[in-house]
Amino acid sequence: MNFDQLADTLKALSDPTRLKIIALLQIRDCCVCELVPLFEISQPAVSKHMSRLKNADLVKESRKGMWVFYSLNRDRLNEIGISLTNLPDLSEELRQLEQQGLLVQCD
Amino acid sequence: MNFDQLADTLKALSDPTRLKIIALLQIRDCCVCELVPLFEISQPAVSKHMSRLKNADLVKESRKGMWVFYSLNRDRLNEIGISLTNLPDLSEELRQLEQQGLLVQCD
DNA sequence: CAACATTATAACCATATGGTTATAATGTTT
DNA sequence: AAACATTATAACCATATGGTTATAATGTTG
Repeated sequence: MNFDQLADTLKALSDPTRLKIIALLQIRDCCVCELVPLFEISQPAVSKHMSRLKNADLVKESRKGMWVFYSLNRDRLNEIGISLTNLPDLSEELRQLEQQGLLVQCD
Repeated sequence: MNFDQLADTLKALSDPTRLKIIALLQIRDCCVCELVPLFEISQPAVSKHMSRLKNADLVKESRKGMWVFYSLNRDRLNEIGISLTNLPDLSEELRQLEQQGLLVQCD
């Protein structure tokens, strides 16, 4: 990977919101409406963050009904040689979402 | 490391010029006047890049006479879990600099 | 079909970023 | 001391970034 490509990919990771999204996707695939209540930003802002991650090939999307679920592209992370395994654990946040009935069941 | 700190550090790495500087420092400590002819940007621009890397604790500086030499903070790179060992090899660029008499001898 | 739910896009705004030139600060050499 | 070499800082500029609100696009449900 050349310097420009790697810089672009790192830039896509260089944002606290996107890093937190990555940390969440390490636990579980998520759709946009699940992510929104975890951040104090608007739905379009979350949507734009997902676009940024998708353009950098860091996540994959798949539509399920009216939801768009995003999953981590772990191969890509390995490719760029960054181990994001030491990110803060967000399991508790997801558990709270579930309690509030904000996790989507679609299978 | 929390999300904000990691994002700041990754942002310091998310630039092709700074990645190339990191690649050079993996081979050899360098001073600003050695780096300038390797890039098509001004001396102040290189100086600002070094400030950015130093603020992120990714490099250390040490003055030797009128030169300021920068070295890689490898511990820091390990800390953030990024392996930049697959960057393009710039040994040839440094060899050409040496031929042009642009490498500083100060010991 | 109509109303609703979810996601994406458009237009806009304030701040950050990466460059420039000019100049100051620091150290060396004559 | 004066001239030179190296590096950092200041002031500025164009573009990128990350947010907003409004609205379009897509799919579901009554």
